[in-house]
Amino acid sequence: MQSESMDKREKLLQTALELFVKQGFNDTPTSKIAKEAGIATGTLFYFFPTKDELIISLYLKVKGQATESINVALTEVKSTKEVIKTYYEQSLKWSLRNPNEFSFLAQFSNSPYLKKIGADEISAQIAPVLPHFRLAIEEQQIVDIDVNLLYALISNQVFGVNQFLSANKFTKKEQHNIIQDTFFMFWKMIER
Amino acid sequence: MQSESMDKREKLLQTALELFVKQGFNDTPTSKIAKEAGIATGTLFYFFPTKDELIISLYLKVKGQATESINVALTEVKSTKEVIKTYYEQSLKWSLRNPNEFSFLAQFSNSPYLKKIGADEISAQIAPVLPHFRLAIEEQQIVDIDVNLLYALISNQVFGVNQFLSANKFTKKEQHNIIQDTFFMFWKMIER
DNA sequence: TGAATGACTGACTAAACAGTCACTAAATTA
DNA sequence: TAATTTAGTGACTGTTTAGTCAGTCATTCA
Repeated sequence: MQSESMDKREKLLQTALELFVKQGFNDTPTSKIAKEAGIATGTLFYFFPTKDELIISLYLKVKGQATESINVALTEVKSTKEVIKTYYEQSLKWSLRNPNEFSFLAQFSNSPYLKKIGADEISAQIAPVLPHFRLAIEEQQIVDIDVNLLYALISNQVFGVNQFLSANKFTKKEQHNIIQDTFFMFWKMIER
Repeated sequence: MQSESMDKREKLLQTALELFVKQGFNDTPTSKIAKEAGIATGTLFYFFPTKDELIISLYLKVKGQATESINVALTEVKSTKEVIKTYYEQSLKWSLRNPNEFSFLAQFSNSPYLKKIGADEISAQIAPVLPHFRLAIEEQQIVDIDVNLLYALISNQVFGVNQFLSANKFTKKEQHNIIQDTFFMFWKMIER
């Protein structure tokens, strides 16, 4: 049955994610992933030819999920400012809902593994937002800077605010306020 | 002679840094570090009892260098705004002058290794800047936000701009302009 | 039915690894 | 000078690791 094999593949990825976040790539042998998942080592290598390919598959899957989740929210949106605000809020909310996934992406992106995936695969993830940025610049809503710089600024502010929110215990209400306030600040930074 | 032993210790740290950045912690065995440095494996373990301690020593050394380099520049500075500007510029310039070190810090900070160093050691690195932030808030120069949030914002903007500058080939002049422009934006974001 | 295919297994292996240890050589100290 | 300490060595080892492989079981297909 296909759904069962999918389940095992998924279970392996899920288990690997948790172990990678807890112990890092080094200290997470494939044997441990398989054991923890209750699946034979051979099965792991049946689905993923090498450990590297497991790690890369996991990255592409998680990154894809994040991108999709954010882009879905973008379609429902009207004004240019709303698009950027929604992108900011949704990125932050996704990262808070999925701390393990977010932590894994950070670990992967700052390791030499990043170089193992194609530059085009990275830019494909970034691509969907850029037209919105370009439009905002054309409309003279925001300052005229390189859209890649703008992307770096928004991503890293999201990362920074996530760091701050994760390091402290806030109520939902407080969290929400901080997200709103920091977006307001971000907008003030880039508006014309 | 002490300076010779220091040399070997330093050589090991230097070599480890380069290999860690190129291949990551996983794929850099201690044997390779020693070999590349032209030093016996035993000597590596004479200076660093375990591989983990080598990695952590390297982190503390590099982080300390960065902090010191930035703090030195801060002492010469007068107005509150100038302090924040200098902190921003110096952080960015250090990261551009020391790409390997910066890359290593990012890799380490986003890996589970970070948890292996004391929380007090981290806050000790951050501590020197916070009073300046507090003063700027008291003077009502900038908005009244948690200084830790402010620290996260400035650090991550530095990281983002570094990313952008490193990913493209700019002249010194262009680089300088982007640093100035992005600080101007940052200030606009936080000013009252 | 029975042949073929695909999912899955876990004992196994060859290589790689972190760390050890018995040792040397040189410098310090007494 | 003799004793002691300190820096440095590299062959070696026990363990861990990624990856293999011969084979099981259940389903599909002819």
